[in-house]
Amino acid sequence: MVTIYDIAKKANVSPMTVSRVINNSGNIRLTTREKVEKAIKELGYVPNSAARSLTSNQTKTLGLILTDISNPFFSKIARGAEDAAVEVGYRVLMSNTDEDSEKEINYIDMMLSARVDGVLIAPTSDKSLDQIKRLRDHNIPAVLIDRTIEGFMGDYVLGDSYEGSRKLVEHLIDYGHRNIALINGPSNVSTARERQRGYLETLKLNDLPVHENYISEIDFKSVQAGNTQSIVEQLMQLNEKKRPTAIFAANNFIAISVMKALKELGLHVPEDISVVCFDEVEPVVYFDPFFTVAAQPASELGRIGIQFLIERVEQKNVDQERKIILPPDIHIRKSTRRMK
Amino acid sequence: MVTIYDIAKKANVSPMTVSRVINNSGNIRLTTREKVEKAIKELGYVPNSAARSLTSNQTKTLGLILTDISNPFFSKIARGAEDAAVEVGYRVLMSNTDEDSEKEINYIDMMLSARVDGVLIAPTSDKSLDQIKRLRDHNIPAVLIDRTIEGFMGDYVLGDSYEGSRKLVEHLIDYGHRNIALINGPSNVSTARERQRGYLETLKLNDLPVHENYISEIDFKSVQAGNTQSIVEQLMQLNEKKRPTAIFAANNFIAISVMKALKELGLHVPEDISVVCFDEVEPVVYFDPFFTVAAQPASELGRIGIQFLIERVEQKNVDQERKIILPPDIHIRKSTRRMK
DNA sequence: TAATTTTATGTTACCGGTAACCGAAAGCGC
DNA sequence: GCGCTTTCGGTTACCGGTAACATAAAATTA
Repeated sequence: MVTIYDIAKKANVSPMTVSRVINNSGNIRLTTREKVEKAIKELGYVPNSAARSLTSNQTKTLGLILTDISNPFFSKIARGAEDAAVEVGYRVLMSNTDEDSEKEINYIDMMLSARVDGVLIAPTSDKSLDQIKRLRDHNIPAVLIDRTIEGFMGDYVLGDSYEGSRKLVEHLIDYGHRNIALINGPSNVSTARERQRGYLETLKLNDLPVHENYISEIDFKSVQAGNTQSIVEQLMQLNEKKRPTAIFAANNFIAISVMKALKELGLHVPEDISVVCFDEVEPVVYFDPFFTVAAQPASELGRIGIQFLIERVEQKNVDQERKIILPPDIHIRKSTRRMK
Repeated sequence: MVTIYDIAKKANVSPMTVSRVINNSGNIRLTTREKVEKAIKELGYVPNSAARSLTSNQTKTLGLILTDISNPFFSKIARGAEDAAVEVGYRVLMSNTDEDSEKEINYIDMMLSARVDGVLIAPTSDKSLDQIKRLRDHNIPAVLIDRTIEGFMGDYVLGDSYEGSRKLVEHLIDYGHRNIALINGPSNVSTARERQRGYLETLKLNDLPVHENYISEIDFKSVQAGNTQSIVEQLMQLNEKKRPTAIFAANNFIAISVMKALKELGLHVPEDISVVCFDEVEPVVYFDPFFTVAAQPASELGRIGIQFLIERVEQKNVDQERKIILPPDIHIRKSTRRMK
């Protein structure tokens, strides 16, 4: 591998001069610079980041810890994040926790040994706080994305789960629905809690009773989750007065498994029952917008998250904690219908 | 930041002993090992990969160069790749070229300076060969994924575009279609060429004429591509005898923009026209399988690609070039119908 | 018990850069 | 022509590990 020493020898200067040319630091005579640049080109030299980071104490690398990039919501976050990072000269290491705190721990280890300059993370649960503290102990700033965790002090970038939830339920009520079930994600994830809060408060504000068995909890991610089937069946078996006329699915994946379950029961959406959810259902939305959703600006979340992170890394605006909460866009489409 | 020197001091041994404990190399007395491990735990030491890679000449990091992880096909590849890499102790740096060779060059530079041990790449076009050569010059193995490029010598992992294409067209012909249009990706991408070859040969084998204006080329990625509209309009303006009764879209994104274009023309699928495409249209397929597609095992492609790459990195099986071509699954669904 | 081998640990140098310091050459004022 | 300031470039040491070699202590053998 070509090093600055090879360049130095070829250009007949000291390695330090080569370093100076590369980093545009210090005073270098034009003729010397040209000699060195010629040698660099001829030998195809590329600086060794590892060596550089050893003295500079920064790697120009950021860690991205998400639950699953094959989930369109997260892949958009990842894309926005990567774009923002590259624009200002950072690399991105990616990882997928699958909502599993064991995996999360391992990835944090990986990020630590890679000496990333910062981490953008969608924590698996409140227990993640310990892991983030571990980063802190090593002076690695972390910015939370999509989810908060109790006790975390620092920046975060979120979609407004509460507000989106309120508007979705408001819309259903507006359409004449009174029996609205919520199929939520796990309550140890903040977005699930917020969506439930929005759901409950909106019902209350509209003087609608809350039925205990209207609320259930499943995994946020498994599209083919078997338990959705039984949850939906139970809801549909309630007597006519109590049977929900609308289901609020806490995210797009849950919505899809709900659709599947309803289909198996021979029910049609929206004729027999309305369905709303969080997050866009891509890419069908482009030619056949079907779901009434609260669409979150995922790519924007990723972009802002990285911007915040880099500001922390580079010690700008260290004075305050910033909490950006981006409102979702409510798109009323064909999965909801007005009650007669 | 805690180093082995801090550990050494605390445990009252030499740094080398600490290194040996960490790497399980050499002979260490049990009591010494325990002393050192205690110190490591107490100080929360994590090895510095950069320093390590400086002597070992490997970073345990792989580069993943794809066109766009927010495209479900590539995000699945990325997921499969990341999983396979982590399983054997490698990290993954990700990047998105957007089919842009400029960006590709920059990312190759990034990978070079990061001294990744290997690169898994979906090249933007045949011109990418120069970039891959640049990696070679630095002794960094590259494995191609999804696409081949002319003149490349090495491993690659592909979906069988030719075979998938043949089967899709075969299916359309079987359903009685005679006028089949192809809306292809750019011909400087191998998958587009292969899909066109499959299309042409299948027509020929069935003694169907090829109309020049049945074949058009657009971008592989922009869902909202304006030019799809005009292409579809032109096809639909052909006189009744020549007007295509089926469109073969070269990938899922093109299919979606075709659907949109057809919709704007007031045409229904499959009543007025049939549509087939490459790649699954996720995640709707789980509750409402609509498109007749040639589904590629994306995650599997990523996984195998990384396996091949790591074997190259670790110098196993260096003797031969391996070319894995995974067959797509043809799913006949509702976007195609039998001609009367 | 002395010689020899094995085990356990330390010392030194190096990986590829860069910060900090230093000195020669060139420019400048008088 | 002499002293002073800039400009330009070199030397040295260090970042945090590890390979290679060296050596002390313990175990084995003669």
